[in-house]
Amino acid sequence: MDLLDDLRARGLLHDSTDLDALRARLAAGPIGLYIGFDPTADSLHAGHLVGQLFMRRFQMAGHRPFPLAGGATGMIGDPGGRSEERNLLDDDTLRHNVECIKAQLSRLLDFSPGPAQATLVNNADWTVGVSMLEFLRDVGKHFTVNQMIAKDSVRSRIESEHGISYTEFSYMLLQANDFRHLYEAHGVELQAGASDQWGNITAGVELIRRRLGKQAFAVTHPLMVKSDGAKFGKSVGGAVWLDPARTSPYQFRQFWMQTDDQMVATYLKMLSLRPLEAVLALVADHETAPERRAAQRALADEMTALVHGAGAASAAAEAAAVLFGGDPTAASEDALEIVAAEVPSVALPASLEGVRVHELLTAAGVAKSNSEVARLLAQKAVRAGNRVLDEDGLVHTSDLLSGRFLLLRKGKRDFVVGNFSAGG
RNA sequence: GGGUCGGUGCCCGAGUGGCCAAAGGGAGUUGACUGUAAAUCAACCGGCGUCGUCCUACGGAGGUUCGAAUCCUUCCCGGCCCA
Repeated sequence: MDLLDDLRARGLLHDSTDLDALRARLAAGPIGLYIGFDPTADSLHAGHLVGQLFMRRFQMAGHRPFPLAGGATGMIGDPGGRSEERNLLDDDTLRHNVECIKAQLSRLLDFSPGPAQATLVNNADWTVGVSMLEFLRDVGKHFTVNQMIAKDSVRSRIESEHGISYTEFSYMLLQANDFRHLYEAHGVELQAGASDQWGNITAGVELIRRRLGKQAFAVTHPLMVKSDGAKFGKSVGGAVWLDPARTSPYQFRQFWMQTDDQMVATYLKMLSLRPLEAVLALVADHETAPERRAAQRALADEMTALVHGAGAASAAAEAAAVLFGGDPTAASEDALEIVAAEVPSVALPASLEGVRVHELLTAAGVAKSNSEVARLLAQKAVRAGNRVLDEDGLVHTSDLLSGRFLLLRKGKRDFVVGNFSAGG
């Protein structure tokens, strides 16, 4: 089974240019490939993992990955997948985002010297200096508006009531030029990406063929979606970020733990770096005994370890085992110590008398307002230890575990630990 | 530039003088059921330690009116058509 067969078996092949030609090219020797990531925020999220790991698979097969941070394309905004125009980011935000994303892109690939060494690139480096006239002559001339408006991403926007600006319309030309540049500068012959990038990617293939008379390849993987078809990577309170300051390793791991049965097999196949047979064995076990959640656990542990490191992953797993393994109020002080380090926490005043959970829960970020906490209390959804709180929301010294931890629980799976502040 | 339609809560979308914190749907939260799952059923779903003929909110600013998301003026933004 070669690389392409493996990708296909994992459900990672969506579209591609001549597959036989690509297979022959891959068999002939290492190829350079790239995937671009636009700096729309200062962190990538869970959905970006497919692309990063897609490159990793190629690297493991001996090919050279070029993760690209879109310092230039991020200034314009990809028109695809949305019905409205993007807001342009200002320079400072963009620069900051690019730096953050570069750091994250450096983590999942191997950058150590060698034949399959990864190289991080930023399209601003070869784009900002190009003049408007040069661009129109060297790039624009190779495209007809006719073919550009035929691309899905553009057509859907033209048909939408918001239209599309000339700026976003030009996006695919910039991306095409990136591919052309990387082809010439680094021998990058393959561009990959999510399926919504197909139009942009093939524009690059065209440009290389027309301007350089060379053959380049394109492959896309399916966009990750949830079982209801919604865009992947969003969860309670927004996206699941790779940045531990935004989504802690514990929360990151929980996100994967809570994957629906229906989707685990799909995610595991698309994301896990284990050999396919190992993945299929996990899937088979899962189908026999889904209630054991072994597949979710394997997925959660692997993804957390990849993104945050093995240490963070096992700490997150230990905390989850305490909270969800049995009665958390019976946990030892050491176990609570671990939990306290992983779960969102709040500082407690020296005395608990008269303290209401309202402030504690909003400060910890599990509730947005005091009104929301009042609603939760009315629904009997808040506990301190095992005690369901009354509508007044008052907590007492008797709620403390091991005499110093206040374990609050909102609903079924959100925990918060209250700690006494250093001075109190 | 002219004409025309439109800008409503997280999203879609009703509402054209009081009964509007604003129909309905989706998303979300919680409860029941469970397996940290799905489906289903139910409740909730702007804010305020004061729960009120309270505050904030129907693109912005003024105005008419006892009273406006709803009427008028003007400005901003978008679609479509014409130039």
